[in-house]
Amino acid sequence: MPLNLWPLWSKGKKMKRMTVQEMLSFKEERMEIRIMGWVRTRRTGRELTFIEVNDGSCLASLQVVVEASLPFYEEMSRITTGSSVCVTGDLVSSPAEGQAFELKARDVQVYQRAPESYPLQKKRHSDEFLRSIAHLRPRTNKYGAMFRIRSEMAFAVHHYYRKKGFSLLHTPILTGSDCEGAGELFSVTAGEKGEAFFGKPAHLTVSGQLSAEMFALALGRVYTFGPTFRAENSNTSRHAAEFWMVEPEMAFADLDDAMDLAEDSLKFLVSWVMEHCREDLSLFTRFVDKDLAGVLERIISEDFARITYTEAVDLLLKKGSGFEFPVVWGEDLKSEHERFLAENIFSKPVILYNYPKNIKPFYMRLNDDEKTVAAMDLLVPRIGELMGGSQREEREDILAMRMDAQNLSRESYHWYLESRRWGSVPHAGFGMGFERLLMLVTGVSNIRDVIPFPRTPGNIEF
RNA sequence: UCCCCAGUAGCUCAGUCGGCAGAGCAAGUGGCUGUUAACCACUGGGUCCGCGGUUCAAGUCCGUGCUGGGGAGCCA
Repeated sequence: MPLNLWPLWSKGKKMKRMTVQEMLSFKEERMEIRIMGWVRTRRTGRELTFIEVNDGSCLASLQVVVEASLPFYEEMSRITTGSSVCVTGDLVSSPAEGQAFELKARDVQVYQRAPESYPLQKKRHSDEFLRSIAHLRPRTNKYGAMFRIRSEMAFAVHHYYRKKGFSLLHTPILTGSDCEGAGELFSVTAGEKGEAFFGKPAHLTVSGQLSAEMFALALGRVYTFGPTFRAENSNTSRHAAEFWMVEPEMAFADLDDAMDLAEDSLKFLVSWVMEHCREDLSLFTRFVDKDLAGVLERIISEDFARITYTEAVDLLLKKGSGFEFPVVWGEDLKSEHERFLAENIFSKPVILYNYPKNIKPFYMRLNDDEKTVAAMDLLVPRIGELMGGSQREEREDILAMRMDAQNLSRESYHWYLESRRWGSVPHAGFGMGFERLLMLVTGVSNIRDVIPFPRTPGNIEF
């Protein structure tokens, strides 16, 4: 029940809501403005009550001052942390330390008082606890900042590729491909009809790449940015069953072009967050990862290392020791090997390329040595693999042989093979895990904390 | 899926050798203060994760299940 029924409507006209972000951008006092938001904390005394109101528009909260002379003053003590309020008053210079301006209230209306059971308290909570209340955690400073950054970075992705002349491609979420060489698939059925709906098994997409290739071979440069699904029973801090992936694909491009794009795009995105999310990012540099600012600065200011898989194996054999698993040419590098390269040997992003063909998918272009393919992985400190891509095999006969070797049916990929028949060209692309980018730029170590409502094995409550 | 660790008040955690269930913070009440995650005092608050076992006696030991975390594999 509202504490104070001061009307939202004044002189027959609804007063416009202003955000905290807008208010804090003012350089001078301003009369009669209105804020709506949620109470972070309240301090009540005999003469004054202070209410911190946050509306999610920015990290900062606004200090509302309520004077005891106001007729509804005695009700202020009932306002609790979490309550939703509408405050109308004057933005005035603050006489005390801590803030330049504050809102001197004329009226305070409570939409709803949050009872004592409100789980978020005026104290630090663990990430594990906040995951269990995923519907409320965006009301904390950390997760508010996190998801404003996520939003800003999504726009930055579109901004970058648009600027570079790429067309955005909406690739299918539902797919009939029974294997794309990228992990376990979620099956899709239509109620009781089972597989009858499409006439063949259907799945949720694990990658938009094969579709993106078709459009790169028509529009020249395309990118996808959408949800991706992996049913792998994978329980680590870097994996989710549903995540977002950015996949650029370029015609008339080789592996070097792909590596150039990978490096340039990452530098752009990191610069973007440093420039456009300064305040939110500062929370992470102060409280989440003290080294974050330095890590980001190195990414944008230094060239990435680029070495072949073979050179990486040699380096690891020479410089590395005490690995749990041995380093063997022809086998995939283990996590500890990739991290050693990015964190110890180079201390910055490193691109490995030209991998043994037997550990990579059929669509990667066979090199002239016939032992390796034109693949690349971009490894970054702490996260490991951020991007993975390749130049694609554009020669129909070789592509068909590679499919046979990996027991894939030419029949079900006939359209993919046909793209190499009429006007085939060299082309290349890669995929970037959007959540891993967010982990990189915020220093957050668990992927569950950069996704609004994360899906992992056994977890789909929210 | 495998290995390791954890589960005790709303939250974070202590609990010794198996012997009466604890602290800080939060909350409630009162006081005080141009306050800054305010401060001071008092009060309330427990299925010790579930099930089974050992024992005179289990938060504590054993078995098992569930949940969470870290790592591995797989990958983005």
